[in-house]
Amino acid sequence: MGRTPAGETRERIFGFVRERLLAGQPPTTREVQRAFGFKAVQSARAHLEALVDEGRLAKEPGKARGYRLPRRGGAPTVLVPVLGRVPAGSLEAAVEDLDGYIPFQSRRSPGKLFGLRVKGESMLDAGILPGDLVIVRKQADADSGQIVVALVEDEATVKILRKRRNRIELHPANPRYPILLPDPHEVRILGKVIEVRRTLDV
Amino acid sequence: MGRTPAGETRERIFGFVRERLLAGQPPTTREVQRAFGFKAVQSARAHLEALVDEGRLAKEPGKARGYRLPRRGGAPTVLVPVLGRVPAGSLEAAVEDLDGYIPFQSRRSPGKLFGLRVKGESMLDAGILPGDLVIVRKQADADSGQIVVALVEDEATVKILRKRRNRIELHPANPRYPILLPDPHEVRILGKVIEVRRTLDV
DNA sequence: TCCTAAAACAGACAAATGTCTGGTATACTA
DNA sequence: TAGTATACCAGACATTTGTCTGTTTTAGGA
Repeated sequence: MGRTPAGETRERIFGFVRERLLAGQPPTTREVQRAFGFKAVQSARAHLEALVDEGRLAKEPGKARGYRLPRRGGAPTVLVPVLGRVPAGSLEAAVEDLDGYIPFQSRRSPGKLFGLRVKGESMLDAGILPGDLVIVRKQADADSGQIVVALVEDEATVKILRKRRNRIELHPANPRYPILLPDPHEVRILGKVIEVRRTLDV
Repeated sequence: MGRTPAGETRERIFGFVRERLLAGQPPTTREVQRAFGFKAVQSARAHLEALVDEGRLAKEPGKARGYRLPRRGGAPTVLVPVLGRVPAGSLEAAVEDLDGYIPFQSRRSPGKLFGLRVKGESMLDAGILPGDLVIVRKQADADSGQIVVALVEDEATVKILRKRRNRIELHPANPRYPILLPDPHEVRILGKVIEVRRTLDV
């Protein structure tokens, strides 16, 4: 076979491998070989190893389908359960009523996280719109000024936490909504909002 | 070895495999074996095959690392490249300057998507704050009213697209920012914003 | 022109991995 | 109580896949 211009085939191979890796299906050396019509495995392998040398690919030597995308400081991906509704009872019981799972990059255990869909416009000025999905880290307390999910009168609500002497206040981020001053025994902090997601279109 | 309660180990194996698949690293039969301390490969394999029979996993028989997540309804998770900065040249060249990858649920090819970090407060009223991460579907055009990423004077900007006769307008969602009226030859639409993400805390 | 490096090929070996056959022990149930 | 299904182990074989050595061809520069 005649040779192709320098670097051109390598670029196409990188694109091919990258697509496969992003789709979660690492290719084998021979799959690359076939995809590009090479008559020898080594032709594909030489390109792949060159890409590793260039730092554009990473690999686990000896392992089948061992090529990876070089991770520049990325945390692992976990699946976070999205709660359909938050019941009055324990948060653990809510696991029964799932809306599905969403991928999330975190070093934390997935059991310490949950997702929740936002209702109402009370957090508009904080850039949290109705229908947004918030990802929450479970914790029974939080610092003043942080955005939390609290259970008030059997309903989960997203608000800004303000701590006073013996009680807490739940502030909206929208002047048209009232500040909640719940009885200390009537409120429970479920966790702290650590991420906001909004889908604009499929 | 004593046996464990019915179905319990299987559930944990399913979780393990799913995590690995979502992280883009399909496990081998023996990796599952080691992860659960089985003394025989077949122990792991029996569970995996059972999960396939139950329809909870899919597989490509004979292939190394051939287990997959069955794709029914729910879209698969892909890793979307986050661009560090958007250069004047082609979008493809920007692949060189990556900020990492983020998991994203989509049926679309990962090559059609990219992530970008938002600068400035021009989209405040649309709930898009500085530092937010937008996920963008590559397309050279979009409908009027949609939020797009456009390249104006060698700089990527997130704005609301408005189409006029022979030109386009880029509207901010913040009255304190000006409407951009770029020369048709000086502007290029890179894609449409399909999701907004904001990290509040680690 | 000669030299060097890149690109590709040929053929093989070795390791990783998928698959299979047969066996033991325990729980549940008819 | 016998039967059946599940969970697990032991050992082997076959395929897939990674890796290696050596050769040929061509582009581009000294």
